[in-house]
Amino acid sequence: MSDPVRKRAATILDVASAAGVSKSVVSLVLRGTGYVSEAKRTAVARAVVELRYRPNAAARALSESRSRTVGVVLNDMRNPWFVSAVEGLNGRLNEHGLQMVMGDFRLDSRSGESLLKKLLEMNIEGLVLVGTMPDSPGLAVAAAQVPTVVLGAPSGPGANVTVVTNDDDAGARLVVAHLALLGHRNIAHVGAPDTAVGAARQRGYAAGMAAAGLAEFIRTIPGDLTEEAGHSAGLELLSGADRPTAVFAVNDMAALGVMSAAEERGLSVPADLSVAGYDNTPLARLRRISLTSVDTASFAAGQRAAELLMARLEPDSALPHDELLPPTLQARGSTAAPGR
Amino acid sequence: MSDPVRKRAATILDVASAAGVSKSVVSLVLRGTGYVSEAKRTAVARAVVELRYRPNAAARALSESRSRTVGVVLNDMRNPWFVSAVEGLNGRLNEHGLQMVMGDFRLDSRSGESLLKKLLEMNIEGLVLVGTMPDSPGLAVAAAQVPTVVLGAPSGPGANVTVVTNDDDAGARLVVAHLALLGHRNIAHVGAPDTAVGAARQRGYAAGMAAAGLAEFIRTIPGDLTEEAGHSAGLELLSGADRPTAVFAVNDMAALGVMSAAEERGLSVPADLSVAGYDNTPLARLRRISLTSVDTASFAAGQRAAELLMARLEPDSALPHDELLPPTLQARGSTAAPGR
DNA sequence: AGCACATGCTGGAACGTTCCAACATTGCCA
DNA sequence: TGGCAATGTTGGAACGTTCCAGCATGTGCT
Repeated sequence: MSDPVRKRAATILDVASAAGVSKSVVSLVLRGTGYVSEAKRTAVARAVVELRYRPNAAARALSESRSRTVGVVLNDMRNPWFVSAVEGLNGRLNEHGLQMVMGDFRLDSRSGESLLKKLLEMNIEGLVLVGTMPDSPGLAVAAAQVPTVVLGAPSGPGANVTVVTNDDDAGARLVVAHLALLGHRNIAHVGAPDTAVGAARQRGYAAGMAAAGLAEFIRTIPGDLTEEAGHSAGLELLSGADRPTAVFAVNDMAALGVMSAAEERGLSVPADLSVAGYDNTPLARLRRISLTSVDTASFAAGQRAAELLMARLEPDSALPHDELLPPTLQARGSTAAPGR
Repeated sequence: MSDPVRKRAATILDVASAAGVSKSVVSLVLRGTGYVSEAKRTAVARAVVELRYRPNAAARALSESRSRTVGVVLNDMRNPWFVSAVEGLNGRLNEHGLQMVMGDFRLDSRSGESLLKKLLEMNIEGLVLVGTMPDSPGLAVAAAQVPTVVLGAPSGPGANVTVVTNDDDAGARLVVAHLALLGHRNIAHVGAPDTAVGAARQRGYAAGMAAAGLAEFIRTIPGDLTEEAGHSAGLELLSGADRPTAVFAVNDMAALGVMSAAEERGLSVPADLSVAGYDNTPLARLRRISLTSVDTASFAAGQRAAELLMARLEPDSALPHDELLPPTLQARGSTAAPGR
C-alpha cells in the first residue's frame, strides 16, 4: 500500500540504498568475503530481509561466467537403479553448491538433441549421463565440451569421459560362487547378451563357472531384461533333458519369469530349483518372491560419480580413472541346496 | 591453430562481425522475428555454424527477465506413479519451450528449504509439487510467489494452488463394483488411513459398498502402504471367523502382502480369495502375480498439470479449477467369482 | 512532388550481478 | 613524522543477450 512502486523484485541496488551503502558492500556481505564493518554488515542483513531480497541466479551466472549447474541426462527414469543413483548424485552435488538439471533423453522430442542443446546453453559445468544412451551425435559433441561422467553404463560417447558403474562381472561371479557353495553344479544362465550389462553379467557367469570347475555346465539362454524373456527361457530350460538345479537370471525381472515357468512346470522354488536374480530391486524383497539377488551399490555409485565429476571440475585436473563398484550378494529364500 | 584467441565461446558479437552485420541482425535472425534480407540471413546462419555459436541462456534470461524454466519438486522419486507423471509433465512443458529443473525435497540438506531458495533464485516461472510434501514454511512462501500446481496429492500448501490428481474415490468404487459384480459380498479393505491417498480410497470403498447394498460388510483393517502392513492385515482378516471372500488393498504392495498371507493360510488366489490392488504398478502385470488393480492415468496427469500450469502463466489468468482424473480398472487373474 | 508505409538495419540502453582498481581511513612502527 | 599495511568503501566496467527508438531506403498512391 504505502510502497511506492512494488512491481519488480528487489535488486542489489535496492538493498544498497535501503541500507545506506554501495552495491559493492552488499555484494561483499552477501558472499561473506572481504572487509566490511559490523555496522554495515547488520544494516545490509536487515535490508535483505526487509525487502525480501533474492539474488538473481541468471545475473550471477552471467557475471561470474559460471552456472554452478550440472546437467543430468537419464534415459530411463523407471529403472530403480538409476533413481537411487541420481539420489546419491544429487546429494553430493548439493553439498558442494552445485545444482542439478535433469532431463529425459528419450522423452525429448528430437531424441535428446534439443535437451543437450538446452543444457549446453545453460552453460552447465559438467554432464552426467545415467545409463546406456542410444548413439547420438549430439551426445559426443556435448561430452567433448564439458567434463562428462557416465553413470551405470560400461562406456560412454567418446574417449574423454569417466565411467562409474557396478562391477557386473564380479556380481555374477558372486552368484555362481554362492550356488556352487550350496552344492549346485548344473547352473544355467538366462542372459541378455544384447545389453551392455547383460554382456558383462554373462561374462562373469562364464568366468565364475570356470573358476568353480563347472565349465562343462555352462549354458546360457539368450533373452533380454524382461519377465517375458525370463519366462520363455525358463520354460526352455525346465523342459529339456538335463534340467539345471539352479538358474541365474540376468536381472530380477527375468528371474521372476523363470520362477513363473517353474511354477507352471510344477517345480517348487527352492526345493526343486534355485533361482537368483540381479539388482536387488524392491521386488526381490517381497515375501511372496524372496529372491536371492545381487545388490548393486547404486546410491554410492551416484555419490562417487558426483565426486569424480567435481574432481574433473578442478583446474588442471587429469581424467580420473573409471571406477567399478563392488556389488554384494543378498541371499534369500529362492536359493537353497539342491534337493536330492 | 590459426585461430587468434580461441578461449571463450563465441558470442553474438563474434557472429555479427563474422557475418558483417550488427548484433541486432543476428538476434533477429536467431529469433526469426522482424525483417532481414535473405542475404544477411544466410550469412548469419553460416557464421553461426562456423563459430559453433550457442546462445547464452543466462544472458537471455537476464535480458528478457524470464527464465523459461519451471521447478519440479519431488519427494519420492521411487514411486512409479510420480515417475510417469513427471514424464508426462516434461513432455508437455518441452513442447512449449519450457525447461524443467527437478529436485528432491527430502534429499535436500535443509529439508527442501535450500532447494526452494535455489529454484526461486533461478526465477522459475512456475512450480510443480509432485506428491504430498511434508509441511514446510518455505513451500508456502514459494507457492505464494510463483504459479504452483500440485500433482498427485489431494491438496497443497496454501490456497493459491491448482491441484491435479487421480480420483481415488472413484477408483475404489470401481474395484468394489467389479468385485460385487463377480458375486462377492463380504469384501474387506486393507487401508492406509494416515495417508492422503489412503483416506480417499477408503472413503471410496465405503461409498462403493454402500452403493452396492453391502454396507453391513464394510470392514477396514488399518495399515499403511507397505507389503508388511498388507501381510499382517491379511493374516488378521483370514484368521477370523467370517473370512471375507475378497480383499481390496489400498495399493499393489499391500495387496501383495495380502496374497502372501493367503498363501500362508493355505488359501489360493483367486479360487478361495480374490485380491485387488491399486496403482497398476509393473508388479501387478507380472505373470506370477497377475493382480487386478486400478490404473491411474499418471502420465496424463502429468500432461494435464503442465497444461494447467501454462494456463496460469498467461497474463491475467484465473486460478484454474482443480482436476480429478478418472482411473480405470485393470482386471487380472487375482479376482474371480467367489468359490462355492 | 509529396507522403505514407513497408522493409532493412543500427547502436545504445537495459537486465542484475561480480570483479577490480582506486581511494579513505586507521593504527603501528621506525 | 612519514611510510606502510590492514581495513573499509566506492563506482565503473564487464558478462551476453533483448528490446527499442530511430535512421535509411524503396514503393505505391494521390
